[in-house]
Amino acid sequence: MARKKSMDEVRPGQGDDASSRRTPMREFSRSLPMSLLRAREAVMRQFRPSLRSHGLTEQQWRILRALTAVDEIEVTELARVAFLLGPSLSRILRDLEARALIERKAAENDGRRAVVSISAKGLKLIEAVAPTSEAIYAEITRRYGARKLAELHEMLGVLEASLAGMGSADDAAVEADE
Amino acid sequence: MARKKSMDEVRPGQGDDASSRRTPMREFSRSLPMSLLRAREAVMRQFRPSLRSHGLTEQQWRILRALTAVDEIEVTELARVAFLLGPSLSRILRDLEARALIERKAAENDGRRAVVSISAKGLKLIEAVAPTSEAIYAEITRRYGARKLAELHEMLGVLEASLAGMGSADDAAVEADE
DNA sequence: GGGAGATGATTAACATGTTAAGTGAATTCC
DNA sequence: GGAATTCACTTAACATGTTAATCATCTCCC
Repeated sequence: MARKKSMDEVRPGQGDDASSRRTPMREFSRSLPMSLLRAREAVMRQFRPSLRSHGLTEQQWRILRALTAVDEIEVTELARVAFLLGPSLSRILRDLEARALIERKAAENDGRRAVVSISAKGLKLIEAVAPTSEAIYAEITRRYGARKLAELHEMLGVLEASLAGMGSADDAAVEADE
Repeated sequence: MARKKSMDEVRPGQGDDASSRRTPMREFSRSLPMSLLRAREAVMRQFRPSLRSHGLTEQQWRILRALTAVDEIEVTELARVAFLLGPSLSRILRDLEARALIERKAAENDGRRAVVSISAKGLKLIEAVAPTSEAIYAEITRRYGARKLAELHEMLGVLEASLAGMGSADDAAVEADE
């Protein structure tokens, strides 16, 4: 049996004898970023071995997946869709192009923009990985429940939208400091 | 520099003229790892500036936070609690120790194990960051709703638990051994 | 008690995340 | 119409994620 044992070996409340009145903070496991990270890792752990066996990282897969949905796409737009930062995307595109999985050309009317598309070889790779990937996703859906999964998607989307306008918490911090 | 809302520049279904019968895959935005990643990034985007202004990365903060909950803790256990892989933790502990934010000693009865604890300087740093951090968290809670937030936590926990035993060939081998 | 294997932690090597700076092409503005 | 600015990447630099290898203990078993 693997990882999922008990969290209670941490013994919270043990360190309170050292300092008397510390700023109270949430219990660690209740931290939202942590919950999201753990959940995501639990999901990705299922996919990584399959991707790796095909010589792909998670991000490379994301890019190829995004490219199958369009004929061609500009780099900035691809970064937005695949949710990667520019620098990461630059490096990965260089690698994918060297492996002939994608093709790149300059935009016709704008010398700054680059247009990317998936190659035949890239499509073949996608089709080789897709069945396993879909099977894993189906098993996840079966275990968690399709309805619950849809609900989770919805709640995550709302969360993202809720925080959209919450601009630089920098300013709030500065205000609080002064 | 607000995020634009238009997702429809992607024009899904445009690439279907190139290859006739491709393996159908989920729409990208419905991918669970992607949803989790986007939500987590939306949250972390709020905290990063404050942490950075105090010279801390997200992971360094996680470690210090975890250390405040215990008197001392072994490295492996800390990795589990802070949800970091061993190699990452090793590097970060080296850095935090050099900055005198933590202390490290060998376990009494086992020369392999190392025991870590937060230093007075580390505690001071935590207390300097905590107010801002809590304020941000409170604002997130206010925007999203406390009840919904608790429900999201619950759903994420269930998801993680649902996938716990879902062996990736790796765990299958382990089970076969036992 | 000594060697084989297991275990805890680190190091190595490569890929990505993150921020800042650089480069070359388009736009703006006088 | 040319300098200043903006824009679309790209590089650079550093920190972490991820897997494999290494190293030093420790345990077990003979």
